[in-house]
Amino acid sequence: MKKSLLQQFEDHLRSQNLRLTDQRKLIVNSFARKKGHVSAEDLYRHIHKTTPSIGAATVYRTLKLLADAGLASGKNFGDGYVRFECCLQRSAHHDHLICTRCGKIVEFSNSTIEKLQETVARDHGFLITDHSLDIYGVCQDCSVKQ
Amino acid sequence: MKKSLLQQFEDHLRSQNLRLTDQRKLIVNSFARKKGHVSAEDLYRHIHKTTPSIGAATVYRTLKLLADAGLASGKNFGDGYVRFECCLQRSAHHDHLICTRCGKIVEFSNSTIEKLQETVARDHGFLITDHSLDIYGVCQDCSVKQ
DNA sequence: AATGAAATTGAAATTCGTTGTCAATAAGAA
DNA sequence: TTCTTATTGACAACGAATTTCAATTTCATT
Ligand SMILES: [Mn+2]
Ligand SMILES: [Mn+2]
Ligand SMILES: [Zn+2]
Ligand SMILES: [Zn+2]
Repeated sequence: MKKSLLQQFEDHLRSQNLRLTDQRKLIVNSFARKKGHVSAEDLYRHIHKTTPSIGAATVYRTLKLLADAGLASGKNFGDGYVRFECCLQRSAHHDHLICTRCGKIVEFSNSTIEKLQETVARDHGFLITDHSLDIYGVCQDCSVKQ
Repeated sequence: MKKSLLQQFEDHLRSQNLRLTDQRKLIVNSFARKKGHVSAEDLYRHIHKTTPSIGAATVYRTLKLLADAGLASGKNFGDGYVRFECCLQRSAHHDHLICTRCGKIVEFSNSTIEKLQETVARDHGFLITDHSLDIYGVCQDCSVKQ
C-alpha cells in the first residue's frame, strides 16, 4: 500500500527537523482531498469555512513546503495565480488542456510529443530540465452549450 | 516591402481614431529594435535613460495597445512578469526554449508537435484556440561554462 | 510531567508587477 | 485658431504572494 500525501509529508518534516502541526495536517489533508489544480487562496477559503482560525499565510507556507518536498508543484496557467497539484510518484508527468470558457482543466500525456521535445532541445543544444505544454481551447460541454 | 511595426501601429491607431503621439512613436520603435521577449519594465528602464520624461504607465499602456492591435503578444514565462514580443504577420507562431541559467530564450517551431496537439485536443473533445509550449533547460553556453 | 530552545503561527505590513485615477496637456478635425 | 477628446505622467490602488513579529506550540531533553 502507498503512503498517503500526509504520511509522505510527515516523513519529509521529520527528515528536515521541521514540526508537524495541526494546521499542517489539516491543510495537507484538505489539499489531498481536492485532487489538484487548487490555488492557495482557493484552499484557504475552503478551509476557512470549517476552521477559521487557520490563517492564509499558513496555507501559502504549507503549499510551499509541499512543493519544496517535491510532493506538490505549482503551475501558472496565466490567470494571475499559482495552482498546485500533488505529484505523488504514481501520478506521472502530464500536460494540460484548459477550457477558456469554464476553466476546466484536463490532463493528458503524449509520449510522442515528449520525445519530439527532447529532439527539439537537442537540436538547439539544450539539456531539458522541465517543460510545460498548455493547450487552451473550448471543451465539449462548452461548445455544445453555445 | 513590408510595413514596419510603427507603420502598422499607425494604421491601427488611425483605424481606431486613436492618436499618434511622440511617446508612442518612441516606445514602439524602441520595442521594435529590442526584437522581442521584453518586459514593460525592461523597456521603460531602457527608454528612461535617454528620455526620462516618458512615464512607466505610458510604456505599459502602449505595449497593451500593441497587443490589442495584434502587433505584439504578452507571455508569462513564470518569472513574475509579462514579456512582450512583436508578432508581425511574417513571424509565424513559435514556441520557446528557455535557459534556466542565463535566461536566454530561443524560438523554435515543430509542425509535428503542432499536429499532435490537434490530435490530443480532438481526442478530448476540445477545440484548440491557442497553446503554449515552453521547454526549460540549460543552453549550450551554460553547460560548457560549468 | 516540566523545561526550554527553536520552529510555527495569525495578523498585519510589505513587496512587486500592473492597472486605475485625475488634472494638465496635446492631437487633430473643423 | 478653436474645441473636443484622447493622452500624458505622477501617484494611488490593486491583488497575489511574502515578510515581519510577538505570541504560541512543538518536541527533545530532563
Ligand atoms: Mn495536472
Ligand atoms: Mn518568441
Ligand atoms: Zn468548458
Ligand atoms: Zn544559458
